[in-house]
Amino acid sequence: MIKDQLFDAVADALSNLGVDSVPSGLVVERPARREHGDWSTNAALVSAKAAGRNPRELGQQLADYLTENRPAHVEALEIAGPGFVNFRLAATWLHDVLAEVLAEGEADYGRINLGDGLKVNIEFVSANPTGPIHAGGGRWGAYGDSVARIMARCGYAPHKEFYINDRGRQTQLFGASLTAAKNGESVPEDGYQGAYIDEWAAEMPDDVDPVAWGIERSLADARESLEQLNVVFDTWSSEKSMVDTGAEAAVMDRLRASGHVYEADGATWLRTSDFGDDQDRVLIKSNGDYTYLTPDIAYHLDKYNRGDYIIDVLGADHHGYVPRMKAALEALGSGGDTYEAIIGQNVKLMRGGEEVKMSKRAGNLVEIRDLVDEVGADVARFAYLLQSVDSPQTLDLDLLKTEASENPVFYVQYANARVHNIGIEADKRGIVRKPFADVDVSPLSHERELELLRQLSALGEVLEFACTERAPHHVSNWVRELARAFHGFYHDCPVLRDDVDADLQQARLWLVEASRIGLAIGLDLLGVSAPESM
RNA sequence: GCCCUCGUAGCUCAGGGGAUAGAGCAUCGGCCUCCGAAGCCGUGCGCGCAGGUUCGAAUCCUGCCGAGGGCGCCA
Repeated sequence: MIKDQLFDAVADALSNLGVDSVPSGLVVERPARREHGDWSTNAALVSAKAAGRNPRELGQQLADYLTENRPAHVEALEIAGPGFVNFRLAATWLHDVLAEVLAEGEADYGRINLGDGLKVNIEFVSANPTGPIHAGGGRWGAYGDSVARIMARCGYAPHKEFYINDRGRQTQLFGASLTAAKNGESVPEDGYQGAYIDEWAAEMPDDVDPVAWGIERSLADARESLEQLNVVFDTWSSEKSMVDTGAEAAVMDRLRASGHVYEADGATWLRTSDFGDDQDRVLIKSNGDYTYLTPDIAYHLDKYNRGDYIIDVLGADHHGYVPRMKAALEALGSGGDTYEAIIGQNVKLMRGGEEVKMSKRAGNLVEIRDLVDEVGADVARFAYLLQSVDSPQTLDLDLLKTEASENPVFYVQYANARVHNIGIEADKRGIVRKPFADVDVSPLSHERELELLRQLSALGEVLEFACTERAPHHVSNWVRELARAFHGFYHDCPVLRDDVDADLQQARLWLVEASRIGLAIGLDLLGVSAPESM
């Protein structure tokens, strides 16, 4: 990539100017403003102090040296501001980008190898199987799935899991609530209620275990509504089966052997405070039952059978859980730098200008299903992925619905539809795209064309950052920028019109194809469809 | 009280220690004999407050203020 070539050239120049080692903060980056050139380096600024030189003087020497020993495509160098060295490149560097996009295609363009095939187990959603998944849970579905897609394109081998808490007090309450509703009785204290309980109770046959049936009913609903959001899991793991197969008994033995287990108040405790937790945690209650923690430890060990690195995506309401899991894994000699918990902030739903407080037990749910029915999967998914998971998200259902047609996802999809329409229109007019090898792309010099290529050129950097930060919203932003660049190009640079020069037309046809590739890659990473017409 | 996260434009949000902080929506205006107007172009002094680190801070650190979440032998 051009960026690496420039970086190497800068590092080489520095050493020739007597700067001994490459300074740690040295970067080659895209300036925020176009007038500062195509690329820029802070080399003089980060070197000046250690070298005992004036940054602007050093910058000038750097610019002089690089003017003498000019890297490919570089037309001019300038020193600006406190000592930035700015590169102005010929359009040929962007013509190379076009060739690269077309050569690598939808399958490989922007693909980078960060993971080196590392198997990553990523668990997300894992909502309790005691009712439909609410629209807040959809955020984790869209997020976890897109992180997996991004990591896959960055050389990791992700494995998506949903953990089923099909055991314990909540499931018993859920079953009892179904039974009560079926019999027309009032639900138990702290039980579940709401429309879905009545509906499901009505479906429930007489001769079934209400807990087991209810869990299956709930899981079927979860599977279906997540699939509507284009989220599909590789593995659904059952807590109950973990207990039934004795995995947690085995883990208890290992924990005891680790020397961090003790008995107190009739319960069995893990001294998680040895590993940074603020208090110790109960593994076996005084009534003999396991807490949620114990089978979950067994589950995390089990996950290491399907991955060498574990990611848990958790809502902010579970962040307090992380230290005890880390502690437990460390007590067993696992975890450490192979365990990562991502804490996402919760979703607030607004309807009619008021917050919709969601609770399965109270039964006032806005389900994923409702959201998808109202606005469609693409709008919902893009809305979830438009912002950082670190920020609390407010989804105004009225706004999403009424402004659905102005939703950014349509802006991007419309660009894709225009791409395909150009293909259809070219066929009608008998315009044939020649093989790329026979096409001269040098006529591409319009600012709109160059801007489009600049956006395409950024995919690799965006992908790397989105992957290491586990932040799909950077991909959302990139694909929006790409769509913007395409719409601008489309507006100002006709492709098929009679008055377009034949050579320019061929070059533009290939630029359109490169745009298609970029849009397809971006939308796929977000799990959003790329319709050819709208 | 302690812990985690977040305070950026009227609203919803981007912003990776860099140069004059950006989008969408909303407002007001301009552009279709021309590949789809779901588009393009214009219209905006806003980083909660106070210190600190740095050549340089929306970004890192400390404190304060405000919002959300957590602090169970629930899951």
